[in-house]
Amino acid sequence: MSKDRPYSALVQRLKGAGLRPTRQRLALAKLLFEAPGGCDRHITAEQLHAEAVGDSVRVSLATIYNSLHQFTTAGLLREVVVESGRSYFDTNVSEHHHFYFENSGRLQDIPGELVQLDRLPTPPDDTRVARIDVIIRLQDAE
Amino acid sequence: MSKDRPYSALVQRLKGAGLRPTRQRLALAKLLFEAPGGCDRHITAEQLHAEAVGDSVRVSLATIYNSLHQFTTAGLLREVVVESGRSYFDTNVSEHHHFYFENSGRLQDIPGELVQLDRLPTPPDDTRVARIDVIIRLQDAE
DNA sequence: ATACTTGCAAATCGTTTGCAATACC
DNA sequence: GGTATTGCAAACGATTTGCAAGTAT
Repeated sequence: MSKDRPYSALVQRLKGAGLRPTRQRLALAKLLFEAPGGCDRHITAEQLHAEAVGDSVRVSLATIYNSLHQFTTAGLLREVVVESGRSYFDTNVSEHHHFYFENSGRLQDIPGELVQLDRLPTPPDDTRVARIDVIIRLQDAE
Repeated sequence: MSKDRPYSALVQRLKGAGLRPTRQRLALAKLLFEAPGGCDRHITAEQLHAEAVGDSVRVSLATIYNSLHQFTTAGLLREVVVESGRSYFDTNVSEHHHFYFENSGRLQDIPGELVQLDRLPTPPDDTRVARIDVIIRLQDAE
């Protein structure tokens, strides 16, 4: 993995989330949150694993899954399910929605403000809204 | 399977969808579309298989999957993905959205009119909106 | 020191596939 | 009869687990 300055920021981020800054978690956090060319990544476990391996980070797939879920639980990531059997992890945890390109399987963020969601039905008794997902599924033009 | 009058309506429905009204497809269609107590079912392949078996309908799980997908392609069903690794098939194919009870894994329809979806972003070039899914994820009350 | 993490390999889950046997038109 | 459909069992991909070995505080 391309080592450079101390991971102080990432270490803080992990500690703040209650996660021990282990070698693997740091490397994955670096790949996820400090990817060259900005943020907002939508990545699967397999993809992240491939990236890690390609970057000479030794991590097992099991640890990738563990870490992704831990990051998600800690609020550092958000899981997006578009198709059965494929989970994307989104580095953008602010309120937003998604375009889903059905042909390529690609996901693209839509800023929260761009979708006006009013006149929602009241949630049933004894429940609270945990999250609202809007997925706009796209196909090739007609 | 509780046999009674001829399946004429179901036969028509299948034929109209370009599907041969085989014994299995008829039985599944009956379970899906003529369930006692109204429509709007959200069912998984495994659940439908269990229902069929419980109703003494001999169908293999493979055929359940085949049929569900054929019905979906034909527009008789709609597939809804809420969690990775679990597909629900919805007998309501009109425009609508869903409440998802994260605790029970249950899905509930929200009539299309109850959600005001305006000011949507314009889809990227060379694409058209195939469908918009709104899923309101619910947890137990605070 | 000790509790938390990791890696591995096997297990599991939902779903799909290949293909011979069978049912529909 | 000829094609579509089915069942079975094996194959599959994604994800999870159990547990021994390693690591952070």
